[in-house]
Amino acid sequence: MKIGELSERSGLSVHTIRYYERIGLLPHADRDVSGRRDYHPEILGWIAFLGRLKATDMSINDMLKFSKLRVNGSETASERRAMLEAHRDTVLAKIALLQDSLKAIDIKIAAHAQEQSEEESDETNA
Amino acid sequence: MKIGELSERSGLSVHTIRYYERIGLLPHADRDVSGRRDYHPEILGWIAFLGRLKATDMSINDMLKFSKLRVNGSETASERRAMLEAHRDTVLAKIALLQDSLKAIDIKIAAHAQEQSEEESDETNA
DNA sequence: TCTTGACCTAGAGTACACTCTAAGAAGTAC
DNA sequence: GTACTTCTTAGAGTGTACTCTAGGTCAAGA
Repeated sequence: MKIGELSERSGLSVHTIRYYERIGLLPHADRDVSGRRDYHPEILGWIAFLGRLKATDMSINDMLKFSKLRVNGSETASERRAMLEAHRDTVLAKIALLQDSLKAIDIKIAAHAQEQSEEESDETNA
Repeated sequence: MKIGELSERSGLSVHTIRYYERIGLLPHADRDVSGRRDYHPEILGWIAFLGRLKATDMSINDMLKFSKLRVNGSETASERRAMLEAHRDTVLAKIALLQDSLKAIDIKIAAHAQEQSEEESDETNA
């Protein structure tokens, strides 16, 4: 698969795929005779997993750490697991913060609703 | 209250407070005789609310839109309410995405756990 | 054969949200 | 009165994560 097709299938732009390779987030792709990147379909699984990490706001730097551990094979399994578990805690904390902040915003929305219904009754009374 | 005290009580750095004022996120502060910013305590409520918006990943630009509407008084109440309601939907969608992505990550963690327990039993068998 | 489009590299540019620096003025503690 | 701290401004610098440009190569279809 060429980079254009990988871009379409992964949702990453061609620029981003090359950028990820440059910084080490994606492995150096095999090249065809004319020097173009030629991908095995299995890269899609890895990109999808990176997408999950990104969706949960993991930084590029941490994704980089993780993918370097992955390259170093099975002896890094426990370290990777620890990273993921720590990340899970971070995400759970973020979810809690979002829910908590949302409550405060909802109170503000309710206050606006109150204001508006008062204005309406003012109009009725006028 | 001087900027240093506001910084301590709000959790924003002095730099950030001046930056927020410069871009219009905080109102221009009153000055004392020697030209220094002098704040009314009520600014703390507004900063706290901005903090809620920030905690829910609202961009500075959107916070700016909101605070400009707020400055324009009660006639913008319905617009502000609409903004907050749209934002709430965004946040709920983000929470859902985080929870969904976390599931995928948990599956990965479980896979690592599986790997490790197999290694342990390999050791036991060796 | 010619042209079109996908690909290549190195490096520059962008957007966001701060964060800091330099140089100086003014209030406070001893 | 002198040292210390806090404050002032304008503007430069930082980190993150892309995103794009310039200038070029190469393969396949009309």
